[in-house]
Amino acid sequence: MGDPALVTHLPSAILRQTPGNPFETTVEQLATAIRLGVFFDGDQLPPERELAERMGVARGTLRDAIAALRDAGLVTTRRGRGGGSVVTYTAPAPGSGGPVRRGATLLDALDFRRVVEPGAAWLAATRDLSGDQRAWLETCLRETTEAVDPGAHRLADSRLHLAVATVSGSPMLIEAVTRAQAALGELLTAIPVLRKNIQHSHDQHRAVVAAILTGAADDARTAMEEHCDATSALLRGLIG
Amino acid sequence: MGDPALVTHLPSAILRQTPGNPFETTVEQLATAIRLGVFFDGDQLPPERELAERMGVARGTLRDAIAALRDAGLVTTRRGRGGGSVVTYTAPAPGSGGPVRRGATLLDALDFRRVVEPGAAWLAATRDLSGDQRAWLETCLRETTEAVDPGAHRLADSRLHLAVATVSGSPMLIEAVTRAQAALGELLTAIPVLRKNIQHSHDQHRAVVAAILTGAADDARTAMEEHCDATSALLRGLIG
DNA sequence: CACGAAAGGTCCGGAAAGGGACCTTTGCCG
DNA sequence: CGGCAAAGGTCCCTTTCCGGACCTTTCGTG
Repeated sequence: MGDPALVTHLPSAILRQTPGNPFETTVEQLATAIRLGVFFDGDQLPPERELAERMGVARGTLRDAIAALRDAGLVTTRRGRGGGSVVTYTAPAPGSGGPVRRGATLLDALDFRRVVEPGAAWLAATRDLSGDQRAWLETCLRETTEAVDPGAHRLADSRLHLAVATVSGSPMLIEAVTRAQAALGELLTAIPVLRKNIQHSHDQHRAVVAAILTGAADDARTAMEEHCDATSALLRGLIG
Repeated sequence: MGDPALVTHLPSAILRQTPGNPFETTVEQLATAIRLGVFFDGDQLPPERELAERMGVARGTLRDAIAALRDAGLVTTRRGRGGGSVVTYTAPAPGSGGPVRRGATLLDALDFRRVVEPGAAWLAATRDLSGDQRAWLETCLRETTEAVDPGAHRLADSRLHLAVATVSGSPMLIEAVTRAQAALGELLTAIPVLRKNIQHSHDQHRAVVAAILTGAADDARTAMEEHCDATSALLRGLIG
């Protein structure tokens, strides 16, 4: 890509930037989780102590991060027993927000997604899924069809994709899919939602889930590839 | 997987641990780069100031990391003009070291690798590669066939895989492949090297590179999948 | 031979993060 | 109504990290 002159040696390609400081990383991660629908609106975050431990960060740092989310209006916090931070976020209507920046990064994310999401679908289909997992996939699928307003639809869509990755059972793949979605997050909120697109998207989702549930790994992958290609074409149009 | 009871909801699956402190991350990254053959034996690391900037870390932290590598015998450092840290590492003979731990993590890495490496090969084949890149791939391929001692062979193998990922042009994929290789690193040094296995591996490498160079994306992916499956079968035997 | 440049080596002060103890609020339940 | 437990809120101390300035070694070159 447009990177520093099409590298032909490894070191410059491999040595990656150590991720930003814990505070920013934590804010980013929580905000992403919320914007991706991992936490529903009205849902409650885990207690600070527990969340801090799970994220491998000191409670003070986590608290600062939550404070930032509060300032951004993503959560509200109540104290006392049964208290905590509840998510107050409804996805914005698509089309708002200016044109999109950081072209190279986004193209990268599209390529990456087109590899890992079909891979996750394939792997999920090879697994022997539990009843809970099968039901979960179907629930997520149904919710994408039931969501009416565009913002809610996008959240349900994200959740479905993450659910597929989750039932693949590979933590590394889960993380990869999460990162791809997070990198595209901006763009996805900007995607124009046309009746026809959504219908098409639904059909592809159904095909993916059906293939996973019947263990048709190659079909699952192919279906997900088509799905990624379809949205990719839409999104590339927005970049320019 | 043996994970905490087959998750059927997102939060516990998504919220990932913030990676360790900068120091440990830096040590790990450099050590991995060396063990994966990103830096050759006798090769010189970039100057501290430059390396620190590229890795997004303060020079003090980088220096501590290099000191750790020095203690581990991976590099030696000379001062003065033209000085710096040179890599002093020859890959250990396979079969040394005890049996392998952390089964779940390794199985995860195998699954992940089987997704991202073929994906990288596929993407690389869709690119319009420069002459340099084509030559680079062929060089890496040739070096895997020329390496005689097993350790050197493994380094050349890693380099070839990373080179494929690099010419895919997707930074996120490069990182993913690097992580997969790093997670498997331990195992790969333990792989028993049989004449027949190596020959088979060479054939597959050749097929992958040939497909990439001719732009046969699906062939490249299939060939890489077969390659991953073959090594995966070998490695699973070591885990038990 | 002297100078200068390119490296590593050292030091310091401020900011961030970690870790833990303790306080305060709130709701539930006996 | 009183106590208990589960949450968030505050504080303090230590360690690590950052960032920059400066020193020392070494080599090339005029």
